[in-house]
Amino acid sequence: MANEAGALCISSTNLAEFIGVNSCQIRKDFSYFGYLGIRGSGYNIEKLIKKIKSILKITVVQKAALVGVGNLGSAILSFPGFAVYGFNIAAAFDVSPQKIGKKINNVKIENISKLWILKRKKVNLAILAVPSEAAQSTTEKLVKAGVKGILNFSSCYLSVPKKVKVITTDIAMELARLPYYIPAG
Amino acid sequence: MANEAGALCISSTNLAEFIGVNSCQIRKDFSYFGYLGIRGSGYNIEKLIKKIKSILKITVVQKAALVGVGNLGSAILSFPGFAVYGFNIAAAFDVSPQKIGKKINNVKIENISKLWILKRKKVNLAILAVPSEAAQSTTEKLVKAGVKGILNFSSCYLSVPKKVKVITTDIAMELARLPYYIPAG
DNA sequence: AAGGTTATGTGAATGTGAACACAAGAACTA
DNA sequence: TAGTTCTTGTGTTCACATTCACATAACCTT
Repeated sequence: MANEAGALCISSTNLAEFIGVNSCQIRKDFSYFGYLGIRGSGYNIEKLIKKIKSILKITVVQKAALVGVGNLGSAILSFPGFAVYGFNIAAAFDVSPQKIGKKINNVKIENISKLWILKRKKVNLAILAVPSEAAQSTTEKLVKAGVKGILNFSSCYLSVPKKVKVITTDIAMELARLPYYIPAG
Repeated sequence: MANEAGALCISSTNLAEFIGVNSCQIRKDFSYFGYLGIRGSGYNIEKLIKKIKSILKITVVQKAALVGVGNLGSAILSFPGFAVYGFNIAAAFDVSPQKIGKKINNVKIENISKLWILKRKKVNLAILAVPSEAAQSTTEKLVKAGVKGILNFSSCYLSVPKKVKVITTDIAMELARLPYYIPAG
């Protein structure tokens, strides 16, 4: 687990066990990014984390905006997990006058008509948690505001220019996949 | 769009456009489940939905339990999207005495020590929204209670018996994937 | 220091999924 | 009814991802 220099190491076998895949998959995948490991001892954990962070481009704090502060949006604002990857929710937006002006987790909720400030604030990423009906139109505003990546929680396909990347997570659909794997009875 | 019988149809090309994939992908995938379409007109929408629901085994209302009624859990309880696929949140559990006994969206929050009632209630599915530290131990209780499928929102790998299916959705990791696609600048 | 052990990195084989191209069938038109 | 237009379903090709197996290298123990 530790090499000569005292640095903590982990083997592909160990990593594979932790996440439930084959060990050579780990090695093959890592090898695409160069010689990360040391034969006989494994992968230097610190170096590995740095390398993966640099591949994902999360070496510096990334700013993200939250659009739609409903139930899910509020949960996201209070979610502590983003810090792990160095994310910072720099702004939040909603249409509801009752919400605008309030603060959740130290983030002030702005009027959604002010999405354009994202350009000035140089916020590249947005988390979209608005109702499906509003998803496409809001997306277009986000694109205009210079957003380059959208994490979409609404259950619909978003049409965007090629330069913009969308990742969609449909919670209900994930749940709907489960029964398929479960034998009847 | 409509065949002789007046039933509404949709072509693979149309479907493909809607969800942003290649049309032959649609046809190939559907063909694995038999002759679903009609040459010249397309796929009968109603029949198609029924077929997909039967493949996913969501033809009848599926009961699911929510475990962990924190920010995310509360959002999930209030989430209207599950109804689309015929899901019913039949029970909710938490450890916090302040939450136990309260109702959200007409679902009463039970003490997590009562997870065993899921067996009697014949609830097969669980949505896990507890802190990562508690995820594995809670999972084991769920498995004991007869749960066969778990939708896991905590950011860790869950070790379960082979007969149990886990689908993990790590919101922070999804967001962490975005910067990778975005050119620096 | 030398031999044994451990673990990486990779060529080759295998498996899987996507794309292409087209034959065949259904609907529509005149 | 005959010909034209759609659209499915599929054989084939291509591309990619996973797994196997092992040579190579670093570490460890005596």
